[in-house]
Amino acid sequence: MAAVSRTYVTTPIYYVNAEPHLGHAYTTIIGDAITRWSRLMGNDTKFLTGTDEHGLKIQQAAEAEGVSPQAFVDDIAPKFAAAWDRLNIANDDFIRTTEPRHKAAVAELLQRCYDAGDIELDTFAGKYCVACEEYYQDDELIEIDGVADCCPTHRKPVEYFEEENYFFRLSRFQDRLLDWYAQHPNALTPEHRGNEALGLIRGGLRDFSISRTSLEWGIPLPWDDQHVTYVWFDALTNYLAAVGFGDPDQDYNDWWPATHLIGKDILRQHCVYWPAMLMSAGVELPERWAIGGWLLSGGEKMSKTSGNVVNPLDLIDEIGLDGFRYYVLAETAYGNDGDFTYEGLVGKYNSDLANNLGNLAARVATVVTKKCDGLGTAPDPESALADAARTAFADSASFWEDLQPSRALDATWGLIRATNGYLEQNEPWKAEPGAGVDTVMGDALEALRIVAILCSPAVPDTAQAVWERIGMPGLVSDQRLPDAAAWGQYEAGNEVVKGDPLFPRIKL
RNA sequence: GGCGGCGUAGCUCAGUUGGUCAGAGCAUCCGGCUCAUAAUCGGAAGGUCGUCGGUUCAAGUCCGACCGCCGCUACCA
Repeated sequence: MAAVSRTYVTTPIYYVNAEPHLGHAYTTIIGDAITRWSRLMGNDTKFLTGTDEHGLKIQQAAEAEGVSPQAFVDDIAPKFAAAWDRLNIANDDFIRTTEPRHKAAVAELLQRCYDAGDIELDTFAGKYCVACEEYYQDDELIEIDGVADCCPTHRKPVEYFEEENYFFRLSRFQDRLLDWYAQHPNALTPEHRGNEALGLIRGGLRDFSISRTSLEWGIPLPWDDQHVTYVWFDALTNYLAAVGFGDPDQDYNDWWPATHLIGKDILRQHCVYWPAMLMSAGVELPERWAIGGWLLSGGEKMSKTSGNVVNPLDLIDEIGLDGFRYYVLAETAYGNDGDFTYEGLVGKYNSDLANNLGNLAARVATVVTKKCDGLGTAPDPESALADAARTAFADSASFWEDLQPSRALDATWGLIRATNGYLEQNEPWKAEPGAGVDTVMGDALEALRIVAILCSPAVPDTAQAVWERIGMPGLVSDQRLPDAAAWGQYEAGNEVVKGDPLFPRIKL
């Protein structure tokens, strides 16, 4: 094992039948912040996101617009990439399921499972809603205006389909999955979500079909080109494809296994289907699954019909990129549902960013300007703040490691609060310039230096701005923890500038 | 129906294996300060930890019942 550890983090790939929305942004920002922290800790880190581009809905949407499916997805996929760009997402790769590398990986995984005897031909019959791309049980269907067997979602009659499908024999994996999870008790986080996954497995597993003959827009099975692979063998495999699975010239184990960030809605597929597929194929299982909740809007799930859809890019215009990122990361305990409200966004922004971080930077710069000739001064190695800094780093690190950004940031903000209190105690603005003031301000500058590092995964632009205003050279993102968080590194003589408020207060 | 989760100060939530566990942040009130973005600092107030029982010397913390929310229930990010 190398001294440096490798971290490979993935988001779900997003289905391109809609443009990026807040839910996509939520998961992606969390992944970004987690991987930024990992890089700060000196790990080799790869962060992957991408788009899911196959399936009947895409095929139909393309037909409706009179374009080829490829042209359709080529139009939408870049919108996701562009959105992540705007959100300052530092993904190392962006995978599309229509790429050759992905198709190769899917073929490889399918073939392995087929060779293992876990994929078999069978007949599937049922009532099928084309819009949902899904079969329904009789008791799930509803009657509308006297018309029986209507899809409960789309409120249109379903069709009776019967087709030959290949099935993945998921039912064979129940014990193996339970054993594996028993041996890897920390693989599923947070715990209560993990329990749901285990409950699903204990409840019994049914084989699921993995192919369609009726579908054209997808990846053909390597041993039977009459069939196109369907949904999960296609989508999930992206995580392997992006690290070279299926490419003889690459070793996917250079990065594999992954930490998967997922939403609670796709827990079954990721925590039950996916590990079983990997077991069958002889691929190591993921290292970890982090299961997030929904980011609701005004207490309800976002939907077009509710009119409560929030466009993340609009919010950036109003409250700034880092204001938005901070809110998403700090307001909600990961794993639980969060509730997005404009009032909450502004409240968090004003209290944490404007009043605490922004104002601290401003008051420090002003006092340094007035009392220290605008040049930074050295901290006291034995400063009372040193302890707060140690605690802030240790707690932040622990919470980032636990994939709890909201708590990590609260721990970081503890140092900001401590610094404000420290200034209040010492009142350097009342004292004559001299050694006493210099030391107090050196302590505050040192605290700001550490805060800039610790908050950089969440608010990278702001962190860099603070870094520069206190006269630190280079990029804050090039700092490496834990060394960079050790107290006493701020050097006297740096030019300190005040600048405009980092976060102007916003009136509700 | 089945499985799972939740219910702790006005709000968002912390509270490992039961014994300073009744907490933090925000909001509110009072006071201080004026370097700072009417920011900041200190203090106060605020909860019978959903309800009712039980186990125990001791229970938000374990057990049972109940009430109220919510998720999943099979192949839709």
